[in-house]
This record gives sequence, C-alpha cells and structure tokens, in this order.
Amino acid sequence: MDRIAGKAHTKHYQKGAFLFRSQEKDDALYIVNRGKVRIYRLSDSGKEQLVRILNPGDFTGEWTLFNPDVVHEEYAEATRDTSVCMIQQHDVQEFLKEYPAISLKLLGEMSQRLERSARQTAQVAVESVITRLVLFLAENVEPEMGNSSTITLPMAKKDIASYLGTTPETISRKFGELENEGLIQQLSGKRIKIQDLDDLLLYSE
Amino acid sequence: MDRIAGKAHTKHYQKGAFLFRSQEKDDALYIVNRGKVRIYRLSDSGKEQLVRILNPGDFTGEWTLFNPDVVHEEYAEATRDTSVCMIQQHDVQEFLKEYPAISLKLLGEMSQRLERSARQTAQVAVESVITRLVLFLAENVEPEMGNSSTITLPMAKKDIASYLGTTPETISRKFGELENEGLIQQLSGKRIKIQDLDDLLLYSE
DNA sequence: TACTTTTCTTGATGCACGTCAATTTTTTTG
DNA sequence: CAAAAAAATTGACGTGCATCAAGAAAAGTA
Repeated sequence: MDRIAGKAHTKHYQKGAFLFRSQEKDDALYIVNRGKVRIYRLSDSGKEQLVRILNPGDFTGEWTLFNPDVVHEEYAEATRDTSVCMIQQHDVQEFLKEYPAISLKLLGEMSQRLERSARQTAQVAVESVITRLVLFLAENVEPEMGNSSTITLPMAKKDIASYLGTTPETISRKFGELENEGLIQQLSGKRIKIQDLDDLLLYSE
Repeated sequence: MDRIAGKAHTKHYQKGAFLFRSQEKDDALYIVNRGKVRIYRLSDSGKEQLVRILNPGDFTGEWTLFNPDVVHEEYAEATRDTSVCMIQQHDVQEFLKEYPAISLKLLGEMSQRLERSARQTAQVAVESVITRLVLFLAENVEPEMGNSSTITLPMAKKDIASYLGTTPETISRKFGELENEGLIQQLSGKRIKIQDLDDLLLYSE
C-alpha cells in the first residue's frame, strides 16, 4: 500500500471540470476520493448517454490501462468539487505484475461492471420506459424493514432520463403515472416513498 | 499450456443445445473450439436480446469465475454443432495465481468487452435504428481496397435485429431503405455490397 | 432575501417503430 | 430432389415516446 501511495498523485477538480474528455485521456487510473463524477458518452447526433456515476471509492480509466493507444469516447465530469487519486498506467502495470491478487480483484470488479452493462443494454433495448424506471427504482431501494420503504434518488431526474435512454419530460410523466397509481409518493428532496415494492414490480405491462 | 490442457474437458453440443441456461450455470470457463454460440438474455416480457456471438477462440463464463454464487441470466445456445473446451472455475483461479500474465491478458479482453458493451448501450439508447444499422455494418466491413467493399453478415438478420434492439420487420425495411438510396446492394447469401462507406456513414439523419 | 440558473413539469403534436397478419424466399432435412 | 421449417419481406395500423414550447419549482449564488 505504501508503495502504491508513493506513486499516486492527488488531484482536485472544481465542479464542472473534466477529469478527461473523449480522446484526450492521459493514461492513468482514476480513483475517486471525494465528490462525484459523471461518466457519459456523446452520440453522433450530440445526445449524451450517462454511463455511470462515480462515488468515492469508485474508479475509472481501466480501458487505457489495457488498451493504450486506442482512443475511446467517454467524458468524465466532476459534478461537484472532487478529489481523485491518479496512478499512471505504467505504475499500475508494475503493481499488477507484482501483486497478482490485485488482478483477481480487478477482474471481479470488471466482470460485475460488464454484467451491469449487459443488463443495461438489454433493458434499454427491449423494455418500455416505465419498466426501466421501475427496475431502476427497485435497484436503488436500500433493503429495509417490511415491503414499504423510501429511497433517495442517487441522481437528478434528468440524469436518470439519460441513464435510462429517454428524456426528462418522459421521466417526469412516468413518475407522475406511478404516483397516480398510488405505487409511489414523491417527497421533497429527491426522496421517493415506495408503498409496496412487489406491487411496483408487478406494474410493468 | 500442458498443465492447462490437462485440466480441460472437451464437450460437444448439437445444434440447438444449450451450454447453459439462465441460473443453471456450472462454474466453468467455456472456450469455443468449433462452431458458433449465441449468448442472449430474456427480458421480463420474454423478448430476447442478443448479447454476443461466440466464434472459435472466443470464451465466456468469466462472470461465475469471479462472482460465484451470484446468479445471472444469460443463455448460451449452440447455433450449430459446436465443441467447447471447459475449465473449472477452481482450476482457472489456480492458473491465474500462478501465471499473472494471463490475468493481464484477461483484463485486456474484459475491458474491450466492456467498451463494446457501453457503446452498444449508448447506441441503442440514443440512436435511431437506421443509424445503429449503419454503424453495425461499418463495424463489420473487412478493411479492403478502396472505399467500396462487400461484407458477409456475421449473423442472420433476425439476430441483427435482436442485437440492435429492434425487430426483424424493421431491419428488413431499413435494409430496403439503404438499398433504395443506392448505398448498399443485397447480394445472395448474407452478402452485402457497400458502394461507399463514407456515404453510408453520412446517411444517418 | 432577492436574483439567477438549473431542473422539473405539463400540454400539444407528430413520427419512428412495434405489432399483427399474410406471403414469399431461403435454408434445412430426410 | 421434394417437403418441411425457418427466415425474410411487405402492407396496414396503432401507439409510445420524442420534440417543441412555456411556465413552475428548486437549487445555487451573492
């Protein structure tokens, strides 16, 4: 750990700053220390698709690690003041060779991400917006007592829209629909009360 | 290599047989030797989404390797007579610990797959069908002389439809559209002639 | 606390694409 | 090669959701 710490740089980003933008990534692994980072892609037509949100402890940059000199097109934007820990590609490679156990951990994380991504694709491809939204909510309930619980949305609704491959307008309407059906209640400050999770999940015609 | 070969089993599947189905996967790594395997998912509503097609040399099963006892929901079906090489999870772990270089290779492969998957999600989410189809074609041209080339579709149109998150009917129509525009020609036997790749790529309103 | 900016909501309208159904073409199989 | 099965095509029709626009609410800032 000490050795790693020795090689790592800490870097601060103000809200709105980019850790990197499409194509101009310097080959490093980024580990979020504090703050929040949106990772998204831009389509040809200029619409953005949210890929993932990085919270403290999460990392990104693995792509350039193992496939340097192949560019890819993600944007990483700090959505609030953020500090990250950067380790250069070269150094990471060293550590991985020296401590194989880290590779195994990494492989575990990567396969989880791959799983999520595949599920995400499948959902966007074949499920209706309301179904995607319900599944999204279900994924974000903190397991609590009983079947009713309240959750705090992990991101703004416009980001949920982007994540689910739809528009803010539609998301707004679908939330309304769920509320009308008595399945959820929209409280203040991104908090949602779910009356009954099973009922909610059943509501996907 | 010898050591690995010693642990590996070879297994044959007839066309239509499943290497594994959702949830009932035995913890092993599958490497395709001969034949072709469709990996897909089933949505709640029963529609399938093609995730990937395995050709000789490709592998799957990494998920259970690093996240055993977590089920996930992919189906792997041999679309023709296929032989695969199976290595038990336990043995793979051993090899990885012993030969760290393999982990690095694996990580490279995984990050490529992750990249593809993320791109796939983004495309399905925000691009129109015709754009997705064009991009799909562009990804499958073998780099050839000049700007015009012919490609052989790597899968049936119905599979392309499933892969791109749409229906066979729509795919059929979009191919027709592209042909009417003089951008491609549909030859016999899954062969497509692309007049000019740049023009094709420009055609995505 | 007032001001600015961002996010969210709501309505009206249109189209891309899914669905159902029927036919044709291609592939598979004995 | 003929018969059967699977895949592809074509038409008619309906709808889920995007889009544009404009106002309301919330969050951020001074």
